[in-house]
Amino acid sequence: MKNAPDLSAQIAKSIRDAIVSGDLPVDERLPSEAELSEQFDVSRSTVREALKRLAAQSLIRTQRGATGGAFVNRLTFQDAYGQQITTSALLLSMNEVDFVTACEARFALERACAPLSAQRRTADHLATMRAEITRQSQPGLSDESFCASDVAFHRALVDGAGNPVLSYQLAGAVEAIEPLMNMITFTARSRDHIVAMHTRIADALEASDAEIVDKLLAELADYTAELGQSVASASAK
Amino acid sequence: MKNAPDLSAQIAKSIRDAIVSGDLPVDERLPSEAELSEQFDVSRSTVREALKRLAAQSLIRTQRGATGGAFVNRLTFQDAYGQQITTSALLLSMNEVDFVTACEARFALERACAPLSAQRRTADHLATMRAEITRQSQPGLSDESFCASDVAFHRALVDGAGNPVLSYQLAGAVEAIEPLMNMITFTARSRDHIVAMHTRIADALEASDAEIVDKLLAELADYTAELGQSVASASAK
DNA sequence: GACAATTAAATGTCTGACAAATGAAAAATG
DNA sequence: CATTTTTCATTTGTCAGACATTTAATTGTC
Repeated sequence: MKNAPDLSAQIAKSIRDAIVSGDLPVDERLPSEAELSEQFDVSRSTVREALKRLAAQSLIRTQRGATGGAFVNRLTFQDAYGQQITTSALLLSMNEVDFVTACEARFALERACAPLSAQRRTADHLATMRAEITRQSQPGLSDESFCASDVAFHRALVDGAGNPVLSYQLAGAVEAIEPLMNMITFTARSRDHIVAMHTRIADALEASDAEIVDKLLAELADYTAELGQSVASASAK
Repeated sequence: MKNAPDLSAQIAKSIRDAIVSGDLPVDERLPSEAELSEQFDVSRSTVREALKRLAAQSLIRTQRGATGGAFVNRLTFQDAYGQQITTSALLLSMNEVDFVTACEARFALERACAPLSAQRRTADHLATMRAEITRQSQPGLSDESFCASDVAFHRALVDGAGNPVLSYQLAGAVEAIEPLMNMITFTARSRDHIVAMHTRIADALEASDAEIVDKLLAELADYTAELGQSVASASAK
């Protein structure tokens, strides 16, 4: 049972390793496709397939023209966010992760940010949170918009920690859960309750009271899990 | 300044959207390359480049032969781990994330797992942690091996929470920091200290004492940050 | 029915060609 | 000489067609 991967996969791996190891620094130009095909002794199509693999991971970017070519791409947090969110969303949907598990992960991680956010959140973060609370209070809002605003609120909380690495890690957990949340029908009463909790969380962050934020997040986690479970038991009938 | 992406990128996006939206379910076979090239009205090479992009993200797998083709791949947690770790490592190295920031994120996230792990860790998790502690106590161990064992120890702690979503999110934070940790030269004294802390953490987990685990992790976070900073100030000279 | 050879379908790879973009050099212009 | 225009070489993007390889189903043979 031989298991030789495709040539294009091998070549992609070879170049990827060079990038990850730092052997090919950011903005370095790779040899042209023609040169690469000579170096690896394969056709240009094979090289191109390898390069497309790397491009899909945002490891390189390509430019046409005389001074063009493939360049090692600086992976931005923005790029990474996007990838993380798609991957997380697929993980949840394809592996039938139940709502409670996803919810637990999300709030556990969010609570990890809370103390830092209580300490460092700027006026901007607070303003964003207040604005989202206002949006959430609008009567005619669709469930989807309510969820989106919920995500934006929590994003602001996470970003308030002022640690881009944390924000990146949390992006997946917070945003990937949105499709699952969208399956919940929010009653007027549950919306009121959530908005009230958000307000208290924002107040506590404004007062830099990490302990209360943590307590409120724990409460909100329980409440959200309950909402999710009532949906699950209703659809199981 | 027109900004039309490549055809292969467009096609990849089209198929990716179909997968993410659930329009193409797991294990569904995509049309053959020939059929796709007809549908999208492009050449087979272009279709292939699109498929390679998707393969790079583990969204599809391909099989040769009569009943072969491209199939929608179930994204496993294992696959996602790998991608997360590479991405996180690149983010840290390419954006010159300082050790303190990375360290802060890592321990904040890890502390999020601690209460759950104290409650749910199995005997297996404890055994793994004890085994790694033993390895870390070996005198002749290289710095790299010490770091690797450190990562394994913390992985076991995180996995103890029994939430695969958490484990996935944490994989990046914990493992991507390893290269940064590798730059630290661990003195015999600092190793002893870390091993002692690990032992106390394992003890607290065995006793299901979440509070003590949290306290110890906070301490370990501070200590690790100190070690990192002393390296930074030494190399700044 | 069991086994072997054939066949069909699909991906993997190669070759060669042309289109399009793009910056740099060369030429024309004032 | 300075500036603008033109040409040109380089490189990626796309296409068409061919052949190799793998794999399962089909067919043929005993």
